[in-house]
Amino acid sequence: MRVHHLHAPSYLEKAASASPSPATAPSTSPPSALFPFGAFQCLRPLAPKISLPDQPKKLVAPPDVLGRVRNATKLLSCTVRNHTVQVPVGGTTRWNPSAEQIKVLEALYRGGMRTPNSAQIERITEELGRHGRIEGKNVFYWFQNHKARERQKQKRAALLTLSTLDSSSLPATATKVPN
Amino acid sequence: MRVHHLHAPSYLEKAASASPSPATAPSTSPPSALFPFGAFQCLRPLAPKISLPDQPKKLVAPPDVLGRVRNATKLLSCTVRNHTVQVPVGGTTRWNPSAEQIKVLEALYRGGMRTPNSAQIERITEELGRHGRIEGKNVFYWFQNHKARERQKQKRAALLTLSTLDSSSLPATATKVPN
DNA sequence: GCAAATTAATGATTTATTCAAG
DNA sequence: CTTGAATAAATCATTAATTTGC
Repeated sequence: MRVHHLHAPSYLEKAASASPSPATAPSTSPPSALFPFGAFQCLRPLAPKISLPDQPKKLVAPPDVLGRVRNATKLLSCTVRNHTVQVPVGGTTRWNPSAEQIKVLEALYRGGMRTPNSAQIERITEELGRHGRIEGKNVFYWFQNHKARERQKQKRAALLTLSTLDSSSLPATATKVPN
Repeated sequence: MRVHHLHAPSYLEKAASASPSPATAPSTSPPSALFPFGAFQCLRPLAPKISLPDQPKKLVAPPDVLGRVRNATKLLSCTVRNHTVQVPVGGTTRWNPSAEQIKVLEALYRGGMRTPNSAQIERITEELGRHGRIEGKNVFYWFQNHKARERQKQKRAALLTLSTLDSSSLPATATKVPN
């Protein structure tokens, strides 16, 4: 009986940080974010349920927000007169790779790429962006997951081979009964 | 006999990406980085020994680089005429929290903070920055590690308690022999 | 045929381990 | 030996396949 995380706060989001021009852009995905383990750009996360104490910087509500939240409901948080308001918003959408994007990613993987560094991720993201919206973190996650799942596959295959050998060759080869 | 990762490529670093002005600046660290699982700003990978201190903001440099590499040797990569050159550079330095920084972090931890989101990390980093150089990722890692290690401690303590009970109470309380 | 109900994949997070600096 | 940094493994959650009842 583990407790797991009974609902992690969920922090994922993009730090607005010093955005040069927060004005124009039409919402589309922010630049991108480097990641954790490798290097990622961030993406905006999720707005704190309430907003910690005072917010020092950035007034405005810009970027921050967009709940990605675990359980689906989405909130858009805006800072109004020092208060953070959250408005439920349309669904969160996770990246859904196009056939072309997958093709490229798999090609890179087959080519030996496993854990691309940030520069590589950036370039890949840029390239894949021609075939659909995508962010650096998506690329990062794709490699992480693909690598891990290929490993599992290999492992399963190995075990299967072994068990096959066990059940097919064992009986075949003298079973060496106790006697 | 596991193989561990026999030397991961190690990608950590900052992506220079489309730097508006790739000209001037030598080095400096980019703003920061969100992280992996939560949201992080990216950090600079590794700062060259030098220059970490003040950084204006990013102009330049291709930040890219810097091997963080597992085995220590450090490289500074520069793109010259379309070729990426890597120059070995001084040692990597990891964050060394000051007493004050730790105090604050532990206070936050005791206060219940476990996995701060990017906004929180940003604020904490800003605050701790008053007591010494620090980056968002350091804060992120601190919480990750502290949480994990407190858990280990708890677990060990629990086991110890159990074993103590076992060896002290078992013999004491009627051992309920089969009879 | 088709939409609700299931199940299979897989994107995104979190936790556990490992590596290594000091 | 402590602990910052990084990676791998385990989980969670959402979307696409598919199955099923009509």
